[in-house]
Amino acid sequence: MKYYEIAILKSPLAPLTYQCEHNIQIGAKVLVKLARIKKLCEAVVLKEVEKPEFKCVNIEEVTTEYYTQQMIETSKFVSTYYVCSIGEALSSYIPFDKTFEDSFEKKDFKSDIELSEKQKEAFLFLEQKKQALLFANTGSGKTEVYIKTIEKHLNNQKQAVLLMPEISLTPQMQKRLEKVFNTSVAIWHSKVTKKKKKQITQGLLNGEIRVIAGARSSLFLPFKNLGVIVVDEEHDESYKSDSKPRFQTKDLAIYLSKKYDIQLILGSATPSASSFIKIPFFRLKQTFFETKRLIEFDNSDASLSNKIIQKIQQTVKQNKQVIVFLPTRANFKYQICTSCGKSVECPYCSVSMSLHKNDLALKCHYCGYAQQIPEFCPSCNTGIIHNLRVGTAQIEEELKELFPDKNIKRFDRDEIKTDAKLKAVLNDFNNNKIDILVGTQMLSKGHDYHNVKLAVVLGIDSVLNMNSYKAREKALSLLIQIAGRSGRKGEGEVVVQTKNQEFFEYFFNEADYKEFLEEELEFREELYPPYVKMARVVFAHTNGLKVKDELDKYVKYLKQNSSIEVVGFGQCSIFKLANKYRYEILIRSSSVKAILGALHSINSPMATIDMDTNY
DNA sequence: GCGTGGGTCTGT
DNA sequence: CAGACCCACGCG
Repeated sequence: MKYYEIAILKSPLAPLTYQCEHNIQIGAKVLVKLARIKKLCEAVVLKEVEKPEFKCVNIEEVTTEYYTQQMIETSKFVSTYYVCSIGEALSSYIPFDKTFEDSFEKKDFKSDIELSEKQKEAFLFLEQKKQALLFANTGSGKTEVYIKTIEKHLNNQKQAVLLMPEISLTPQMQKRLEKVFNTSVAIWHSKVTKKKKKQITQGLLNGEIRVIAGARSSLFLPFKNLGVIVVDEEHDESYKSDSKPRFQTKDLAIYLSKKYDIQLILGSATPSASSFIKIPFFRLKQTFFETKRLIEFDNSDASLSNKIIQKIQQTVKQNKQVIVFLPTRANFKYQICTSCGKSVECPYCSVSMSLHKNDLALKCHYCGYAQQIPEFCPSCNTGIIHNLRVGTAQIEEELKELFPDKNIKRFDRDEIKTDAKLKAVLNDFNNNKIDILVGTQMLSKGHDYHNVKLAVVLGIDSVLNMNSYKAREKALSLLIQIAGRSGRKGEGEVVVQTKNQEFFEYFFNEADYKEFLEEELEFREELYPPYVKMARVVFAHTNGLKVKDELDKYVKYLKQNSSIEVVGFGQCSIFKLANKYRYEILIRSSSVKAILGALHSINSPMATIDMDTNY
């Protein structure tokens, strides 16, 4: 009889020992019974062990799928660094499958892209450094550099992965890549259908597919021979996973690159402070088209001030396009009572609900709870609930009244629910069938708009005022990203509604983003990442008293640990979420070992641990 | 994570 | 005293 330690997929359990009469390959995916669980569990064989003292259960079945040593090692790293079980870490992977593997046929790739002198310089720099940051202004042609690098690796019979922060970016990138790599490229993200996923996995295994472009989950595909990882728009926060395992894609890519000799390129016009300091960068500033960008400021309170309306008026009159940006939905109060000024809060989450006029409902954007719009305000019973501050729907409505003969469209998660819808709206916009596009972050993310002459930025102060050490970085990079959407060809104008003109103006017009990063890094020295490690522990429970007790207990406990520092603790900014009360503790340390030691010693069913937190 | 079994609270 | 609810426990 053989004995094996196995990790149960998706389970927080530590590895368990099972037995089997015959030999099993390390890494094989097997099926096992687990007490009290009706169906068989998927698990991965980690190592063979001696016969233990306790009685073991048989492994029920050995599948044809398997995880490589590299996958297992990486999962062990993820489980230690991001504090989860090995089974949870391994669950990110799509395993190899013996039944579909094939030896790769040699393929040659020849694009007709010619790099400029500066791009060639960048290409060589990146090649030489192994891990490097391409700090490239919008329109400076970083995609060509990516493509050339990928092409080189493919011609060495290697595979390549190009990561992008959002699904919304994939269609246009897909087009560009398909032009060069034809059927050898595939798009991968969580919304790809099951069937398609199977096809792509098989294509990777039999060598038909050599390039994957997609979301962060692409890093966990069964690559036999990965030559390069490109992380596009590396500053984007969606590279941090927000469910277990809570890994940071960039850091994982750096780990893989160093450990397995894979080239890594991080690319952005507004790189994150941490990548900027960690990794050698190449500054690519040139633009292909002369772009003049005029920036103006507006310190009004009104959602659409006269100045802004005038600007829009001028632009649409010339049949040029406008984008209007609003920060994430959650940052704004949406509905308020005309009489008492109170808003209606979600009964399960302590956030105001938003008014969805189309379906006559109030909805919670956090838990999805919806109710009918009450006839009178539930607080004072006299007033009527009205939209006060800006949401994309309200701005859209206001604009429709102001410009009745113009075509105005919304561009946010409520409106763009499918890939097809996204493609359709972008297509319409680029074919001039839409005059004004109103949207959230989605607008800022790298789409090519050809005819936009004016970008209106509302509510950026709510980003700057967030209580996060990254607030300045977030606000400024967001503004630059949005501004970059205006005037891709020819002149562009930007109007920013802010009461912090000095800050934005200095770095936007006078200084380079590089100068901002240098200043910002100086401010963070000894206090914040990347100089120290920070982690956030959230305690959540339906019973508010119990969770408060748990918080107090852990604050006391962590404060005893002299190798870490408790930065702060208290209610989460969304105190009640999905019917659970939430408290948080922020800790920091200059020692990774110390902070991980503290995190691993937390043993509470109410706690979730977020290493290298964005908050 | 998940189901269990045991403890406690509630209401007639 | 049944039924609802909560929680700690342990899984090989």
